[in-house]
Amino acid sequence: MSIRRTTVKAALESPSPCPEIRVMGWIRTRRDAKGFSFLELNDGSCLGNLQIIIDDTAEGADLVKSLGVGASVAVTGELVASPGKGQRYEVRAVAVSLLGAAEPETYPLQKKRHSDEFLRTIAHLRPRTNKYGAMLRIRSALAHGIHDYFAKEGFALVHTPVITGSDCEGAGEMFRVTTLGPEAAALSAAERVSQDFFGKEAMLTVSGQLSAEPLACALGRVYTFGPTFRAEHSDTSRHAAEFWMLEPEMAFADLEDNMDLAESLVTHLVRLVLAECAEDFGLFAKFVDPTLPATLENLLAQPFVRLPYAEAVDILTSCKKAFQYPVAFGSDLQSEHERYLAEEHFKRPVIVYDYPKDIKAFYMRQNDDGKTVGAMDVLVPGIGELVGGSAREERLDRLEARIAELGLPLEAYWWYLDTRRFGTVPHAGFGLGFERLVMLVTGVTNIRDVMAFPRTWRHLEF
RNA sequence: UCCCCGGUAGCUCAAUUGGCAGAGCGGGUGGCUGUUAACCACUAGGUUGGCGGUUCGAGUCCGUCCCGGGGAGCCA
Repeated sequence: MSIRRTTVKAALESPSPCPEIRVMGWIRTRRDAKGFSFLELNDGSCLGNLQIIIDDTAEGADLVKSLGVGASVAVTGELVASPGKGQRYEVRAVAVSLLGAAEPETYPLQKKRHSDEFLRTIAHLRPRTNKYGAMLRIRSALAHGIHDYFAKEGFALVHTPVITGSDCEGAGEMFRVTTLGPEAAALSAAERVSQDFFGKEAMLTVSGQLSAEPLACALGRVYTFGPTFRAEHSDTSRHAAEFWMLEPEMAFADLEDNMDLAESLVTHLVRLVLAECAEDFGLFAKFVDPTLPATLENLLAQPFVRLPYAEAVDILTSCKKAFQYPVAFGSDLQSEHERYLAEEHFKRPVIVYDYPKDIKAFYMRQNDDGKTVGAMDVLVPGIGELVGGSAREERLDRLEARIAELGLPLEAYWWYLDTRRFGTVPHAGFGLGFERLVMLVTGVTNIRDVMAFPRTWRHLEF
């Protein structure tokens, strides 16, 4: 009796009409006529809706007139070529049944465009909108694309810990992980640690890199792709407290290999979205950022600029642009400087490399000039830093010296240093902020709008 | 955390130098039409973010707090 459910996507892509079909979804809009009604049904399988025509004689037709936007229904009927304009197929309903009503007076989503700010207050319902559905499908395609890419390139997927006992990941403020309750407040710090779950301080990871390195120095090429946590009080459109980061790590590789990988990966993923998410991408190109197709085509049209930090400083000091912050060798590039390079000077992605050692992490490979390290950042117009990575210092004496120089506790890095002590190899890797990638390909300018349920400074709802 | 902008109907916004708080969309009711952001008519809907102050009179001016947005720092 019951027929298997067909998705809206499958129905719209059907090679031919079908005498019997069953679809389920949410009503996007209803239009009544004398003697019959039209429903636009969406089930999230694709951006498009399936038009349902319900004659007043159909089973369940009496309830249709009471259905509002947002209600969920099951429809059985015939998939036929549509005589109307705007769609190839429609479903001529034989029977309609209500799965769940949505009271029109209180259902927050309307048939019109809502502001992103409003939709953030109803994050549990916004995936039912065209824009957020499209964003989430593109996000999913990108995640799958990442795994496909690395599988083809011979990288092993490794799962690095989310809980870390090392506070030496060195990439920002960390969240503390504890099983102790408020009653522990009376204890001394040492007592708290000894009574806590691990018997030592535990944190949420800010980077899988230190775990990925030993794995790369065993499997050759690895990558991790998972959640990352930063407890910084960053309140910007580009930062979240919990975000996803992709971190490939390659043994027997140098900085140039690293840049090659980053560029190849980013261009591959942009092509993937253009080729495989055309309908969803079209929404962003039409309603979010009309310049998006040109921006991405431009990104693909020529190789990324590769620019030593010293030359970047030269460009910035000799240009006529008045910056709020001064530019000088030895100071880090400010947002305004990065934006100038990628958005105004070169107008395409720029890989800045060989940064001064004093503004970069201890593990980056020291260059022969004694001043710089083999670091690289991929700067993208509109986004800023999309990728940050480096060649890793594989020489034990150099690495130990740098750790000591920075006053870091050498003993805490014993296992990390072992990878240099025993069979060390040149290796390199980077971190790519996944949400920033989604922003790049959708033109969405706020990180809160490329995550289903964003966690940011002072915001933990849903 | 700092700087700037904002908060008016369910949503998006208007309201002149301080002088009767409005529109579109959405909702409800009725009509019309193989419709498609449907259309037409009628209708309901407000503690102008909270508290305090100035004034004959405050959406409008002042103080303060809350919330939202943009930018900065930090970073992916």
